Amino acid sequence: MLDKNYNPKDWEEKIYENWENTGCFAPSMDKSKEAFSIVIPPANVTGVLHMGHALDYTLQDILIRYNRMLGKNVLWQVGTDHAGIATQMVVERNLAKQGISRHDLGREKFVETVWKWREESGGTICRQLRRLGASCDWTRERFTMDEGLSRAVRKIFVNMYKDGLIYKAKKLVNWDAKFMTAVSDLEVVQKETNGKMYYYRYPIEGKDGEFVQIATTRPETMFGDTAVAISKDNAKLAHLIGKNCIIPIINRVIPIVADEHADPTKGTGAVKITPAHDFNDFEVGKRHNLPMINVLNADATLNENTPFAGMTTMAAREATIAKLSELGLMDKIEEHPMVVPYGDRSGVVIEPMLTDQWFVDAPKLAVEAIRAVEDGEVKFLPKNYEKIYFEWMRNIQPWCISRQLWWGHQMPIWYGPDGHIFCEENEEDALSAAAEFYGHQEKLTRETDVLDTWFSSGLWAFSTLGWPDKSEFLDMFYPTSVLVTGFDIIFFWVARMMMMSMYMMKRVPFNTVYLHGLVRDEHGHKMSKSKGNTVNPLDMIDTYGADALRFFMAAMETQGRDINMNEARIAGYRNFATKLWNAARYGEMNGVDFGHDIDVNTVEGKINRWVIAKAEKTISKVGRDLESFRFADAANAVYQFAWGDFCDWYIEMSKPVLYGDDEKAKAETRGVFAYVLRRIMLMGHPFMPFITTQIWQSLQMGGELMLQSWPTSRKSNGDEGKAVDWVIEVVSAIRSLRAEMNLPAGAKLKAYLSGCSKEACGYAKEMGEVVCALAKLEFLEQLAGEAASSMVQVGLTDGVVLLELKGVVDFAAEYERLSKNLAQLDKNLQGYAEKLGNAAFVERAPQKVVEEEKKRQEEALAARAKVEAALARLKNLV
RNA sequence: GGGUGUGUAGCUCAGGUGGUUAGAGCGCUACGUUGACAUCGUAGAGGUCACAAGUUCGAGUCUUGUCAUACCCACCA
Repeated sequence: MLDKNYNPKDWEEKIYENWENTGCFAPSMDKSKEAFSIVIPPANVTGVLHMGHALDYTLQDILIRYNRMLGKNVLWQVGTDHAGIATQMVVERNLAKQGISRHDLGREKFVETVWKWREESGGTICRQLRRLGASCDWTRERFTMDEGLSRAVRKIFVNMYKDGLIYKAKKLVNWDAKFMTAVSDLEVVQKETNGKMYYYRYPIEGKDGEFVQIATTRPETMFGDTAVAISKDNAKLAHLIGKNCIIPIINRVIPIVADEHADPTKGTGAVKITPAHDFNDFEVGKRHNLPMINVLNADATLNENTPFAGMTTMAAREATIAKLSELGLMDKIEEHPMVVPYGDRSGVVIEPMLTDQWFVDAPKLAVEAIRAVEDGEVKFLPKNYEKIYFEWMRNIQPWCISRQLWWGHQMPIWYGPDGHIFCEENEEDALSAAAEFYGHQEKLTRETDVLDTWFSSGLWAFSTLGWPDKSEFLDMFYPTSVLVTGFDIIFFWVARMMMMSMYMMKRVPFNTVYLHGLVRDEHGHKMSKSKGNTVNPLDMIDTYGADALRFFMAAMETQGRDINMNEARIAGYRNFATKLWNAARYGEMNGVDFGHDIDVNTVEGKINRWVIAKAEKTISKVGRDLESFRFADAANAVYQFAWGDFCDWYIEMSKPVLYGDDEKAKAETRGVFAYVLRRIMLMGHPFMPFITTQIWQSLQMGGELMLQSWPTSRKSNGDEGKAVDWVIEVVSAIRSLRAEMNLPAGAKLKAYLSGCSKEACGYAKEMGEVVCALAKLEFLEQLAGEAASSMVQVGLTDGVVLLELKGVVDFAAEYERLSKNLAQLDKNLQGYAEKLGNAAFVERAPQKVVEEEKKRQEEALAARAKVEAALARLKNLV
């Protein structure tokens, strides 16, 4: 016997363990079946499950479970990402607590420490993923730093290097002074800040008392200036071009050059050029062959090229201003709102810094990545993200992939004593390449830089499947079917996967990419720790169960839009789970045998046929919706059918039968009950895997639910159960009236129906008996057509609700309504006729539009015929 | 500056190709412990679908514009 309430906590863990231990998550590897695969967006090993994960993984699990039930050979490839900066930061922070820095340990020991940390703490997110019910194949769990995946990284790196797609260059890059590494453009966030604009003067060389006034937000970089630029179209200042000026304080002479970068309308029209610390200035410097002077240390303090060596930029700024004032060169300081770049992980100001770094020739890789999407080899959902993808890809810059970190894939690069570069997959190969190159054995030193984390993530779709080795999994599951991820990492990950896959595999990594939105707080604000508005999905699971959280995610997921957190709604879906539980209990208490399916073709009862037809309809809708990623529609269809149709109506209507003594009817109803509940479990399973499994097992429905076949829906004969729909309307009308008239619940109810009358009291009986009486009437079938429901009226006499179909009913009003309807249709038809009779329209409009118009005309004609028929029937009744 | 969304009930949101009376959950009001379920049931109140013009027989839905709001990209000496 089922308990009175379903308590998720009692079951979820056991259910999951059972799935995992019995190998339910593994692909069937049945070659005769269609393959379906998803690679999970690898979570950071440092990660803990947040709402974004809960959404992402729920959607994937729904697709995975659905497709598994369709009988496909399904793989959900799971794994985690080594997350270079994030992980190094966490481990360094732990070490700091013991007063140790990574430099105390040295590189080798430090990396060992990270691995150890990963063994002990890196599995958190995977355990949490299990709590969500994710049915991924844990036996194939991968980590981006695994030997196999590392080999994939080295191989593709070497290939790209030898193809000239990876190169080393001294370029201006975004420098993170906290981690002392370069970062890519994507890892920089721009923040609006209140800065100041400083106006001061550089003396012109050899002209006492002549100056050029410049304006800058960063005076401390002036020691790296190697020119001042002025536009040659600047009438006021052009005369200075070609002269030299003097950087005060250090008294270095620099030229004044003509460059269009100096916009006469901005600042003073003269701009100081610091090529080593500004992206625009860097370009100007290249154009004019200017020297590039670095004035910063790796930690963003000023270096010995300045008079303020060792000072932070802020301190140096103050010192510079003070000195300039002292020299009488300072003119004014204005408030100036400006945008300053910050590191997304470190939170410190990013400095453009001139360093040797490694780059991927992204513009070249983008070509194929763009083409594949243009040609429809990858479909974006929602489609408008394609535009964003194209926009970014077409303006892509070289990708800086080197990081001056210790945790990550060390680049497979070795240097000879003369600095010659050997790029090979391992040291042995590098040594032999060097021996060949030099003609003798040489000692090599390995590049210390590691790769951007996203480099290895970019290979995820094929590296996890076994590439570069020959692999059955690769053959079977690549390209993967769907990628489900947040739109916020479209550039970080989706785009990189596209580029890497098109380069190495010559094929797309996935056929469809479904992009969902962010999970926000209940008012639509972004969740953040600092705002304190985060919601922990594990708390939600503890309180309401994983099924409730999952159902919420599914039911809110519409076309990739952001989802607002709504705890009341999660509670509502917990209630839904309870509802299902109790429906099952009801069946159990009424002698339903869930072990066997009834042959639905033998079912005769109208109500039974009605509920079967509704179930079939729902199943095909849920299937259709999931095929097209309409998660909310699918979830709501299940909810509506299970609660609205099955619990509210079918169970109520079944009571008079199951409590009665017609054994034949009882047997049929029990059979149908089992049949329909079984289908609710099947179609509900992708959304609520735990409770459906628990019910399935408790009621001994046979086998493991998650491995059952998705039900095939039977063809409906069109009007099955329409009579019952009509009955529902009648009963609703009765209830409405009774409430309006303030009749007590026990009030007697008389149903007069074409001479047939029944008395009933109590809510279940009322409905059941009315229904039974109605269902017997032959002509209901006929009346249940389009205009029938409004032919019923409910009246009140002497405290007794009267349901009348004939007699007092105002058929005249109905007749009038339909007449109006007919008139409207005639008007519409006239409109169509006019349009189609318009030669200009027919000739000029596209064929499709004309045909649509014709189709509408036909539809209107058909509708008119129906209304006319209904009017004819009414005429007899009036 | 360029781009992409959003604006529908008190709140959070649905409303694939225009089509009878615009829906859900929560909240609210009234009634109800009936042999699945009070994590429940029944009934009800609540909407000029941001605004304006247009297309159409017909607009929440299509077009244009306005306002509000969110986000993305770029730039800002």
